[in-house]
Amino acid sequence: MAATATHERQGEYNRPPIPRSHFHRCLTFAPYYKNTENMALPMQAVSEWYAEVVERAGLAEHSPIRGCMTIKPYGWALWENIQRPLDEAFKATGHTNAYFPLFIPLSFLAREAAHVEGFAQECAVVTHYRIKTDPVTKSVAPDPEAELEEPLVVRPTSETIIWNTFKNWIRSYRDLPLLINQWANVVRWEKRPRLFLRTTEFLWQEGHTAHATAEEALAEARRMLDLYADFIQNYLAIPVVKGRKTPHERFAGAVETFTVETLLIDGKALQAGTSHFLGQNFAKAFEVRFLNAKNELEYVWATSWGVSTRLIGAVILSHGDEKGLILPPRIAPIQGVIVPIWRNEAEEKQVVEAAYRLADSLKKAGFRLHVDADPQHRPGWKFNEWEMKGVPLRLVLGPREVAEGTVEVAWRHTGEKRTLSLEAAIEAFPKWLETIQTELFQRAYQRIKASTFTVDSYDEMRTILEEKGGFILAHWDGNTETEIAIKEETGATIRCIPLEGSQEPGRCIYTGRPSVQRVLFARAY
RNA sequence: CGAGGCGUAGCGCAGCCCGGUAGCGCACCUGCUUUGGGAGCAGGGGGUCAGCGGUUCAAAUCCGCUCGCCUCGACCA
Repeated sequence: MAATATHERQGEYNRPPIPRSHFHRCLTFAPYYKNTENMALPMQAVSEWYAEVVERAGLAEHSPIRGCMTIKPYGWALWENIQRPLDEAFKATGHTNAYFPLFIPLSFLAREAAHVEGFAQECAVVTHYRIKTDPVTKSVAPDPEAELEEPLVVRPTSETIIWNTFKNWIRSYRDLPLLINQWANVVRWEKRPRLFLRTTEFLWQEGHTAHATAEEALAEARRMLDLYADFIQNYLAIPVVKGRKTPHERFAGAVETFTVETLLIDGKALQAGTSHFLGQNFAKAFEVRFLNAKNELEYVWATSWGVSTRLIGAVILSHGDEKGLILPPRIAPIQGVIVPIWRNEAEEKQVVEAAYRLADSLKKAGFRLHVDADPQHRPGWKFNEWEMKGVPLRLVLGPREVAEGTVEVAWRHTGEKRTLSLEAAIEAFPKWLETIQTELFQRAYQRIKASTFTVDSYDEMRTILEEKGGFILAHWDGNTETEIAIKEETGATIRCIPLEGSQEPGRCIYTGRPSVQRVLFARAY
């Protein structure tokens, strides 16, 4: 239907489809309604759309604590479906899981100069270990007599506590490589939080590895970058650009930061994952040395890498439309929802039974099905609800279908509806999911391709950024001052120096000085 | 941290200008009819009007302060 056509029209990546179906009362999707002129959407419109989708699809809600979200059951199920294949992939590549403390002594954080400087602005600090009720005012407050000797930082990331531990785990080259991952929550006191995309507390995995040589550590960082790119593209159906960060954008304490960047439907870029080659910075800060085969003491080489609940934000802002969420089948908590329709008790019994039979046969084949036989809501309500929640396929069974031995199938991402025999539907179901997965990726790929601009003049770059956003491939002279100047004037940052694609030299778009290759600019989250 | 906006029922809002019994829609409860794209009718429950202080016979409404939230910037996975 219209959604597909609009989505696939090139050059309109930043214009989510205008409404064709009208919503009632509480369901507004303000941005789409405001967009009746089909003008480029203001960022704010997408902002409101995003907040509404997250809430109405039941993914998460704001908690009483500023910047911290409550992840609701449906959102958590989505996160589990992201975690599971990632965890399996880490294990398949030789990593093992462990868990390190939430609290980091202030002195640990201070050991690596660049690291502490990078995180200083956003650390939550625990200073007391007891609270006390004032006998007079009855107000409860930290007990001034129970102040910690050394404040504890709530981990913004775990390099320091982990390297302090690795020191005890590593003696010789035979202990290497050490390949550890942990699933954890971290806290970064963000100025401007947004559900999933930037929350004060967020969930992630952080891999930390130790190696005998620089080459091996670098290869590990690259290997995990590739793993992230494969996962995000194959499971989340989100195309990414792999690249290196500039020194200015590099992780605090890293020698080299690799990144996977994507472009969202509002034309803004998002860093979807990072992988760092840490050199010997943390080994030196925490005195982690090993004896090599020649009985010489050497500092170990390190990597760290992570992806977070931000990926859920990326999914929402890569595939969603005016009806709400669209989830890629591989991570969808519900891959197919079965809606039975009836007019009387006899029919109810018949269609609900048929619905569960259909669900069971698909569940046996390993798929995630849900039967919505809730008598509280009518079919129309359910259709809208499950579309909002992004379920890839809807299977409708009414008296008609049961009598004919058929089922009506509706595709969430295209709006297409077809009625076919039950047997044919059961047989084709797996193939449909694969097709949807592929089409979502292709659709996103076309969108990003259509909004990636190769630009040779600064004016042109500014115009594109103002009018539509998107990725801009342009030459840069490699200087941080140039990078900062461009950011201040346009709001765009260098998202990465792409690892793949053309390497042809040129002249810096800003200074005219020589450039080795084009870099990727964008306004970003 | 800067700039805007908003705090009234679970949610969305009106009432405030011009002080005088706290309202509407959705949701919720009961009953009946309904069920193929967000059902209808009837009845019902639910409020320290964000908090504190001031003015007044009387404050959701006027004045002051505080707190919280959202959006937009600077900062960041």
